[in-house]
Amino acid sequence: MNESVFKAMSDATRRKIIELLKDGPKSAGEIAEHFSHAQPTISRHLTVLKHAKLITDRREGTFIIYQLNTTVLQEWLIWLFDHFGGGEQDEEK
Amino acid sequence: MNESVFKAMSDATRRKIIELLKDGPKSAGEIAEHFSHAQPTISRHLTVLKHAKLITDRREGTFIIYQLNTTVLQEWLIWLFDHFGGGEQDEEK
DNA sequence: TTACTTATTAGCTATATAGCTATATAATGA
DNA sequence: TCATTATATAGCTATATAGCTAATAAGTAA
Repeated sequence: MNESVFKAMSDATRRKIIELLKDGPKSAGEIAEHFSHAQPTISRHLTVLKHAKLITDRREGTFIIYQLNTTVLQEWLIWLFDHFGGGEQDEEK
Repeated sequence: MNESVFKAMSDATRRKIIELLKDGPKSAGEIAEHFSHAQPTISRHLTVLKHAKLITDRREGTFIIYQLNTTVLQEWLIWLFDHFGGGEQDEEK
């Protein structure tokens, strides 16, 4: 599994961006409105998510629209379950 | 969800420690043997995992035995699925 | 071209993290 | 008590990260 996905998902602001994009694509400005951070700060978070391939972007006029890459997100979840899920082991209390 | 769990799981060395402990409790030394890092480096990773409550420790003589806290790990996985799983949305290609 | 809007990039600061070596602590056993 | 073993902590360096403001880029429209 790509380390960059773990690093991207380890930040609360970026996780909230992912949750916002679950409701559909949004422009960088729309995303930034949900936070109290400066807009360039959110832009850099978007870059981190993009490098992890968790989101894609496309330009629409002056807007840049970000969209969730559900495939990468779900492959990450599956990887996590494969490696860390269902690991009950004998309780030898 | 506790931010410290995300931070703890975002490091490849710590994830490998978690995987090792899925096979059962191990001493700090046994764990360190699986890595090429210095022993204090692994000790610090164990501290990070302990603070996230992903592992517990108990002393047995001169050894300190670490054990996976499967509850915290599984609650994390469930939280992830609740927030990020099953998020298919209309493809408007 | 100029002005306006949207967003990114540059450059900075402060803090966190991962690695190391050296030292300290804690238990055991002579 | 002293030595040994197992492990943690202290103190350091180098790098990464998150935040900011200021500047740049790219599209639209007059």
